[in-house]
Amino acid sequence: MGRSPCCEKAGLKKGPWSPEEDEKLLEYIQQHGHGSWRALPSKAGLQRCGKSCRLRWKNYLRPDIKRGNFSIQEEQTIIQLHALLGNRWSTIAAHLPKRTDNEIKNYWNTHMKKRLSKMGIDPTTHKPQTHASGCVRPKDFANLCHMAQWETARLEAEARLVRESKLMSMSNPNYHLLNKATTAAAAPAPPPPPRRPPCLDILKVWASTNPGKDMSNAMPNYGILTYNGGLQLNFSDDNLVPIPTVGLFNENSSITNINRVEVSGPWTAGPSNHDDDDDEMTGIFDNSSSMEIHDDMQIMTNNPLDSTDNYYDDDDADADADDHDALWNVPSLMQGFSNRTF
DNA sequence: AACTATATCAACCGCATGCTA
DNA sequence: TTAGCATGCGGTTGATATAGT
Repeated sequence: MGRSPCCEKAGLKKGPWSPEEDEKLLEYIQQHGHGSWRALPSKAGLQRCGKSCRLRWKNYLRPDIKRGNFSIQEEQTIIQLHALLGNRWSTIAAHLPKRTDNEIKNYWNTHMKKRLSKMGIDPTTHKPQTHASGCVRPKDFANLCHMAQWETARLEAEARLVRESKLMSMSNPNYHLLNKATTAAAAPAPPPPPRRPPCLDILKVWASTNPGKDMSNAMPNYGILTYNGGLQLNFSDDNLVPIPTVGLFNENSSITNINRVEVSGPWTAGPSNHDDDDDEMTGIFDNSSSMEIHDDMQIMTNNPLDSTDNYYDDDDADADADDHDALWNVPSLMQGFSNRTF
């Protein structure tokens, strides 16, 4: 493999960064901003190419980087966005504050891909691997493609906004200062944070086939939520989907689980029993079903805190339902979605 | 303890894209 | 319109850590 043009000059170091190099880079950017990456190494006294410096800064030294394990919310966001966008890591990263595209990509390749595979979900297509037919009805497929296109376009527009606002912020060298406290007095007021694009919350709606269960194991059947008077979740899965749990993240990113929403379209409710043939499954959505949450609708639900109660634990759904004493009013759930434009 | 296999993730590479003269 | 340059992106590599035998 040929060397990168930027490393063709003799004497340019490659490989892992030493603490001394990190310190030099950090100090330079703190004082001057990065400016031209190509010019930076010589100015900062580094024997590295600009590309390497940029990468080191972007993926490791930047002060606004969150490290460590990914939260359940982050994982779910990644799965949803990957289902919509594929391997567009930078776009996905734009929706995960403080995470880098490289980190997300690594996490996907090392953790999430395997986990999805283990669960029988193809990590590329996000569809069950074992399903025999794998066919989608043309009409539904067209609808889903259409929705996915819109959603993708919207996500990319949002990502662009985030990038642009970052760019504006970074044109001020003080943006990079690690210790904000020491510079707060001298630095001009930072530009206001970018207005959060409307309807981002919509993306955080997910559906799980494990109602009431620990959501860390809940692999969603990915739906695309659209606004059509009420909220409507259209499943993009060509397979039959068990009665879903709908989750709404509130402003604090906590999870609300709802079972039993109103369903239109082909729908069969019944005991959970199925053999290897998906056609025998009952209590299902199929991909031409839709689920609507109306302003005036009340939703019976499991107590979200009761993770032992599972609609599918036995075959007596009605008896199980009697155990549920929580009643959720949709308007309160809808609050987070009000005044949003689509 | 020594060796091997596997997992992890920082860093590299080549190509794509956007900008400017 | 085009060429050259800077930067960004996604795929891949390879060093290191950890687990298993």
